[in-house]
Amino acid sequence: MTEPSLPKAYDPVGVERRWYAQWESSGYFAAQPARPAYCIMIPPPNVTGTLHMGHAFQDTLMDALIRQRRMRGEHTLWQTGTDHAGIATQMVVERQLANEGKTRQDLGRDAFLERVWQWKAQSGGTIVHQLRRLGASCDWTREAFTMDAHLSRAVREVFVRLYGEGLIYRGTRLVNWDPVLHTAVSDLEVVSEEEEGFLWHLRYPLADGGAPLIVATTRPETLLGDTAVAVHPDDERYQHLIGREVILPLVGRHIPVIADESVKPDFGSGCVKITPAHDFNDHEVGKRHQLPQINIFTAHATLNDTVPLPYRGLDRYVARQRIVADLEAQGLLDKVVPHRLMIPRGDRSKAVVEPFLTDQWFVRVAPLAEEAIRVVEDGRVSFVPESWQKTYFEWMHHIQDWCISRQIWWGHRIPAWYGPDGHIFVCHDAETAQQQARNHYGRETVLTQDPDVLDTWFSSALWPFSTLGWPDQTPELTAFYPTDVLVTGFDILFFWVARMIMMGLKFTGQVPFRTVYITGLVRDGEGHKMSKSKGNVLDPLDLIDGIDLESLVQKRTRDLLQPQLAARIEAATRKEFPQGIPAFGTDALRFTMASLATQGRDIKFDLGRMEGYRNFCNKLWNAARFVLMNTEGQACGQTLQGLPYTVADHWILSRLQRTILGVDGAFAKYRFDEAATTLYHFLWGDFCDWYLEWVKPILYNPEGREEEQVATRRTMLQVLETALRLLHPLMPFITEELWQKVVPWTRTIQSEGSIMQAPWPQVEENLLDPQAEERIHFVQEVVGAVRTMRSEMGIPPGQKLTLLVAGDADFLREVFARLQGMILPLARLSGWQPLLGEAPTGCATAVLPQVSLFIPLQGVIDWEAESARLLKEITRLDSELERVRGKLANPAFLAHAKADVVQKEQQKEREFQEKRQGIHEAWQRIQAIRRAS
RNA sequence: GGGCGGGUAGCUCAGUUGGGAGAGCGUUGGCCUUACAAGCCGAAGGUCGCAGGUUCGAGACCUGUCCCGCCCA
Repeated sequence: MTEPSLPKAYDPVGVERRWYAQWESSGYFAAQPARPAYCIMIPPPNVTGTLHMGHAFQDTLMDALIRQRRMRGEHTLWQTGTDHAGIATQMVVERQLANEGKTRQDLGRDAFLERVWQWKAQSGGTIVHQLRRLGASCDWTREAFTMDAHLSRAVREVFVRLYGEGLIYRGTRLVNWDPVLHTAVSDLEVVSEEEEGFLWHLRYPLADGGAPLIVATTRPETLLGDTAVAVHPDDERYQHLIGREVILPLVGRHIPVIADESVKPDFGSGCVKITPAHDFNDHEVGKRHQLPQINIFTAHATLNDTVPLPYRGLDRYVARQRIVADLEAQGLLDKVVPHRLMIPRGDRSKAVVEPFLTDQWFVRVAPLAEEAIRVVEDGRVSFVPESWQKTYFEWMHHIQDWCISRQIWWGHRIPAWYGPDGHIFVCHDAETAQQQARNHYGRETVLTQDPDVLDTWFSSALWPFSTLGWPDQTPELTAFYPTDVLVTGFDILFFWVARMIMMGLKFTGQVPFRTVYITGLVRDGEGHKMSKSKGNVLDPLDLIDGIDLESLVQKRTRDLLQPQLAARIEAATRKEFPQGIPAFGTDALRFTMASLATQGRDIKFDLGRMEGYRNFCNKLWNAARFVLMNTEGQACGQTLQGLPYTVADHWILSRLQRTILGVDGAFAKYRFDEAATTLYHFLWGDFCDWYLEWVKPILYNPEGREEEQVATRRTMLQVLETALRLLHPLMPFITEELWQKVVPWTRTIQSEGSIMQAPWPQVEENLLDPQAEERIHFVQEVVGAVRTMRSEMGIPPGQKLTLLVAGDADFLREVFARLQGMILPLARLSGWQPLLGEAPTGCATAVLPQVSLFIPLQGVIDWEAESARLLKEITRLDSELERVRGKLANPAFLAHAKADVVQKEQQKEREFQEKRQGIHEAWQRIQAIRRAS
């Protein structure tokens, strides 16, 4: 044994920074557009955002896939980049301005955009830096931003083409209006939740006299825009009213009572007011009955000049109070009933969204959806887990036109210009628009460009091909498109995945990706969604580098939108992390992410689990340390043939092959948890707990044969080196560090460069060795039985014992004797003897399928304890036997079950029976001792 | 109201075509055994939500039912 060349414990910090810089500068991440190709598109994060646990999770899986494929010799491209996140980014900058007492209008469009670009330049580096810390091997030379020139060109190209085909149109329609952000948002950006409200029952007087009609509403303020009152056509209570008129209270307008199927007779009074300009249902009703639409709001959701003077300029909620009070004063308020209702809020501003009539741009999506449905039906795009198909179909079959215009400034400006008469020119640039205007009007005409920008998701939908250079047919587009797999969360299935499929098919004629791997959400340990306002977010980098309690508290309570939450967040944080968070390192985080990546469910992030995998890193480190201590500078048989390998060598090599098979299979199925546990059990369970223990007697034996030691060294190195490669996609850093040290002593593969570029391990079928596995299984059983007896009998581990072994004489001579070198040290036995005659008295006993084991314990043993232990075992065996015999006694079982199953049961019965008998005899012997004493 | 996912050891979760209930953490007993105390060797702990059904046989398949979560209307 030589001086260890590695420190005693794994310290990730230095290792990670050093290797990442080296990988990147060596150009290992850079893609070559050649086949076989493998490509993953990163879901572009918000350019000014920061990395959260969801990113860390998904990026780990993507990187694992990319690294594995790269090692398999495929030309990989992990396309990286960021998203301009229109509304979110603009909101942040507007908030900064607000702190300076300014608005974006104060600055003007150009200066404001300049300011946003500044903010992007300033904060845009954070998330890509964090991505590097995760070890992400994406091609940074190709980093893209959705507002880059070539991506913007793709956006305009798509807009122009879709407009040309009539798939993009401009129209006055009821849209979701965010009165705080002053922009339309798509229906996906509206989140409706149940909130407490009221149902107001109002009296609408009939124009021709008689008892007033009771109308129930959740929004009395919209009364000012009512153009009808509706009842269900079959509602007997109101038959006589249909076709008559009521007088709209406070306004005095006469409006009709109509009958419409959509009215629910059992809701409220069964009679509802119809406000076509401010409610989506009412809008439809209005269209069916040709009702006028009266828009009563401004863009700020205050009342406009169409309403009676006293209400003009009032905020919608102030107006609500005033109107209810005025109605009550006039005796027109029947009653007010508490009522839970769905309130739609903007997902960014959290403001209550107002249905609002405006001019907007829309994509007619239904024609695009058809093919997008078909490709999933016929498997050209598959979902993992498959069940997401259903959700996808459900949405695609009921797809609505997509409102793509946003009344903000940060984003892709809509490439449409208007003439003085409102004529629209849609083209790539202002110059072309002018040209078209000349042709159209026959003279120079002043055009104005549409002030709006496109929904951010419009450019994201093009990401898989715009980043590859489309509309040009670049080598990258040829090689990498369609891409292979998209890894993303279910929360953007509609926002992004569906739209990419539609746009990809429309503009490239091919699917954008073949597989969509849908991940769950990363939640906190209690299963709550992580959010800043809950104060339960974990920064992946804090798990990697560690963070002290005070910094963590500060981080979690800084910049809160609701500062009053700070105290509670601080208390909870101090309770959950009294010592702060220790540094776990990137590899431990990645391995944890992989092991939690089970299918079809959200992830509760468990810090304890991560600690376990940090320990695993250390275990691996020390195993390598041990191997190096016993190989560095010594003969390791790199080039020798015919070395005398032991059963243990054959066994570990065989186990290694099964591990390769297991990991390959797991990757193919996207079962990262399975890949992780397979490697964990192989390295910790097989390699460290057993194999490395078996090499010690060989390596440390001063009289051992040199060739045997060489064979052992070679096997140790070969297995470790291969396992490091297998583990590399999940744990890139520690495997690189160790591999660099280990690989010079092996000759199995080329030892230059980086483990990143080393070949992916291949299964060698001829190394599968069922006989060695069977032998080792036997050894493990014997060792286990002795250890259990020792422990349960309270025999000190240091006390050397002699084992008596009863069994077939040939077996003992041919098998047991040859395996003794592996059994004795691990069971801490000083020796063993075959037992040919009667079983001795005064022994602890264990019965295995092929042998019975006796440990003479005269004077040491607690007979009561041993008696109880045996009795317990007998009881267990009896119940097993009862079940097995029940089966075998059942004619139906024998008739129907497959032959091998019956055989297995019969063998079980034999084994249980033999074991029971052996233990029962041992128990009887003890009873004799107890009687004698 | 419709759809989806989940309910397995104290906790977090595996359990591949139906054929002797598993892992990690935690608990617990014993060990400073010359790679690792971030370690080593043992042990305990489960009517697999509930009720039916199919089957020789169900944690797995079918029906119903109760909880929990998410999505859509």
